[in-house]
Amino acid sequence: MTVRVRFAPSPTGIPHIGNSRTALFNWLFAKHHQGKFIVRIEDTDRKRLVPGSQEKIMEILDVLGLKEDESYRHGGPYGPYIQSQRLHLYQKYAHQLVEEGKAYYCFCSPERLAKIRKEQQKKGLIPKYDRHCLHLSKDEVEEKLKGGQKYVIRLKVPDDKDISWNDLIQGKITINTANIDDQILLKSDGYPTYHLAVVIDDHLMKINYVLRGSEWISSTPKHLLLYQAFGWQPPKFGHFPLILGPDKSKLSKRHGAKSVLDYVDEGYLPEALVNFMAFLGWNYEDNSAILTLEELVKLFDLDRIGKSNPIFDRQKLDYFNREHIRRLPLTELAKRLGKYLPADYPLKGDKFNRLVELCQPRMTNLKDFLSLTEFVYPQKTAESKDLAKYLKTTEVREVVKNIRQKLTQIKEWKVSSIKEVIEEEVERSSLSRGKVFMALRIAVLIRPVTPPLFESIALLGKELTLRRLDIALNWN
RNA sequence: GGCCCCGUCGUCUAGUGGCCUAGGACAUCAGGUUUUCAUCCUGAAGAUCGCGGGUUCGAAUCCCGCCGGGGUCACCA
Repeated sequence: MTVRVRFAPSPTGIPHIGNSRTALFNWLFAKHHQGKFIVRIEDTDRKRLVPGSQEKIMEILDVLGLKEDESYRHGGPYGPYIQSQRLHLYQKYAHQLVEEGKAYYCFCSPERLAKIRKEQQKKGLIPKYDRHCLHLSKDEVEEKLKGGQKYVIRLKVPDDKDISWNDLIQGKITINTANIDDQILLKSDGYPTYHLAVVIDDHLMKINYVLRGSEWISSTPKHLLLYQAFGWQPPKFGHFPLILGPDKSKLSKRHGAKSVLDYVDEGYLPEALVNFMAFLGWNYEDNSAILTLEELVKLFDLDRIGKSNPIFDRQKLDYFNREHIRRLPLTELAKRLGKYLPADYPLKGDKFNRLVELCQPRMTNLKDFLSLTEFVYPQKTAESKDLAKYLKTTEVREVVKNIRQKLTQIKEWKVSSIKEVIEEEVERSSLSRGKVFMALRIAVLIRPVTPPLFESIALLGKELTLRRLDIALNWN
C-alpha cells in the first residue's frame, strides 16, 4: 500500500519553523517510502483567517523544495483540497451521525456554555458540557429546528472508556474518555470543527499516516472515536516532539517564532534550514552531518525521532548555514547573493564573481557578504578609531607612503604586481608584515576584517586605492 | 487543577543490564598554521545520566515514589 501523508496547515498566519518542520518530516517520510505528500488547507475557522497566508504557506514549501503530489494548486484525485470547498461533505456526515444516534443537536448558547464552564472551574471540576441538549426529546428538537434556532452538532462521547493507540513515535498511549468533552463537530455557522473535518478528509483522501506535532496527542482519542462512529479504518498516528523556544516553552507566534521566509530574508540558505530542522528531534549518527534533501530522504526514519522536546538553537543553524554556503557552487552562490544586494552594488560580472569566491569561506550568513565587501563602495571611508589604531606611528605611515608611491607606477593593475610592490616595501622596512598589511587593510579596504588584501586591492582598482591611501595618509 | 508525555555536558544527541573511567556534534576556551577574518590542525574545559528508594553479582538503561519541564482541556487549529 502506498504511503499517503498530508500537511494540513490552517491559513491563520505564516507558519513558523516548527510547523515547517512538520511539513518536512511528512515529506521526508512520504518520499522515503515512495509515497505521496498531500497538502490540504484547513480554513474552517473563518474568524482567524488571514488573507494571503495560504500563498505564503505554499511559498515556504517551494523555498524548501518540498514538492507536493496533491494540493489545490497541483490538483489530484481526491479534491477539492481546501476544506471550505468541502462543506457539504462535513454536513452530510455530521447529520448521518445524528441519525445513527452517535451525535446530537445542541442549542445551547455560547453564553450558557461559558457560564457552566465558569461554575465548574470554580468547583474545581473538569470543564465539560453538561449534556443538557442530549436529553431533549425528539419533538423538542424538531420544534427548535423548525423555529430556526441555531444549533451545533456534538459527538456523544462514552462516559468511561479507555482509548489507546500505538503511537509511531511516542509508543502506546491510553486516554480515558472521562477526560473528553462531547466534542462539537459542526459549528453553528455550518462549518465543521477541526476534529470532524480532519477525520473525514483523511479518510476520503486515503491518508494512512498522520504525522503531526504532539500538541495533538490529547485530540487523537476524539479522532479515533470518530473513526469508530463512522466504521472507518483509522490511519497510523505519530506525534513529533515540539520545538521549544530558548525559554523552553512551545514555539509560537507570540513568542516571536519566525518563519522559514523570515530566516531566508535574514540570510539563511533553505538547504541549511532543511538540514537544521531535520536534526531538531530526529538524529542520524553524527548530527552535525551536512545533508541535502535527497540524502535526508534516504536516511529519514521515524525510529530515530526522539520523544523529548528540542530547543531551537541559533548557533547550530549558523553552523549549518556556514557549511552549506561553502558547499554551494560559485555561480549558484553568486546567484543567491543577488537578492541581498542593493541595486547600486558597484561590482558586476567577473569581478563580482571573484569577490564571491574570496568571501565564500568567510561567510556564516549570506548577509556577511555585505559587510565583508563594504570597501567596494567608492564613497565609504574608514573609521577614525581604526585609522588611529593601525596608522598612528610615523614608521607605518612612511612605509604606506612608499607603497602608495610605487603603486602609482604600476602599469598593469593586477594581483601579482600589487603583491610585488607591497612585499618589497615590507622587506625594505623594519616593520612586520602584519603591521603593514593591517595598515593597508584599514586604509584601502576600510575595515579590519576583509577578504585577502592583494586580491581585494586588485578588484578595487587603482584609482580608488590611491584615493583611499591619500585619505588615510592625510588623516590625523 | 485533571489527563497525556518527557527529563544524559550550555545546546542537539548516542546509549534499550556488563564494551560507560558515559561517546559524538554545535557552541566555548587555549595552542599551532595564516596578511586580517574564516578555514584547517591539536588540545582543554564541560553530564555525580533530575532526585530518592528498590530489583540485580552488576543500572543512564528495569520497578516505585518524588521533583522539574512541556502539551492539552474552545462553536481555534
